[in-house]
Amino acid sequence: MWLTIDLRSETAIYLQIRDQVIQGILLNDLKIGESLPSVRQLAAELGINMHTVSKAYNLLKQEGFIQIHRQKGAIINAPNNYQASEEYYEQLKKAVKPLIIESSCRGISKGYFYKICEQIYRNFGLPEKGG
Amino acid sequence: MWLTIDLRSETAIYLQIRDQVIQGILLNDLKIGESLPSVRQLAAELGINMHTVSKAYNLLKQEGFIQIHRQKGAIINAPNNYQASEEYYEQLKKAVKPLIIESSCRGISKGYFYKICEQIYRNFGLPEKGG
DNA sequence: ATAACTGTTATATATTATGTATAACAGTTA
DNA sequence: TAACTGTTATACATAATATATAACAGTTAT
Repeated sequence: MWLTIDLRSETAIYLQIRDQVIQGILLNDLKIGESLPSVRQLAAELGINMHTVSKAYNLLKQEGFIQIHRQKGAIINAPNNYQASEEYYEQLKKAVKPLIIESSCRGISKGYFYKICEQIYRNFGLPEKGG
Repeated sequence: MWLTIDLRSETAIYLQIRDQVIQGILLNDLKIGESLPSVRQLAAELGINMHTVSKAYNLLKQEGFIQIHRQKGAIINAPNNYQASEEYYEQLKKAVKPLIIESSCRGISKGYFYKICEQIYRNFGLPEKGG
């Protein structure tokens, strides 16, 4: 199973699922049109409740990453359905800002912060140009 | 008052206070040895409960940013008390990673992500070199 | 000494988020 | 018809957050 959860994590289970599906899309482990396991099946495999999985799927649907059909299940959307919007830019900025502020306060320079980001990007082989 | 809170924000009030104190330290609005308002005073000014402020102060104390004395109040610590540790590096990485993954998935390139970071750094005039 | 502060501790309550447990419904497919 | 699907509903438990009072033990200034 490509999806794993940590019950002791501070991150809510449904958010762990969401994050890993997004990571799966990014790494092309989940391709456009591909189906996710059914809520009952994934819940059984992870040993958690059906509604927790359903909550994750509905969040992914709301964010444009997947579509949910009665019988076809949860299907990965094409990128144009979740392209970054102005709203997302602002959200991203608001999320990054406190991290930059605290790390700077703790003596981490901009250069070193970028080094940390580089390490993350390197782990995934993400695109360099454009934007 | 340099400190403001948003009651409708998804971020807990005590975390908003914490973040703004750290920002104040970074911008030198709060200097080493300077005192924060007493928990009762700040609570009254912000129109919130005393314990919420106390929770923020105790978190800041635990993280090394301030010291708390009975009568002298909450005093800003010297930077060596909150210098980035190995533990913090890992914590920072774990916080940045999902943001990079999702933004990449949404089509934001590494270069553009750095542009967003640059905007944040520019707003604060933070150090460029070292690390 | 008294009064006015301080941080701390304790207790109680309310709301929200999270997660689980069952059950039933409506639609699709084999 | 049987087995699956997502959805909806209800109920319950726990934890985090925030408030409301109250009291305690120190310090400081009058």
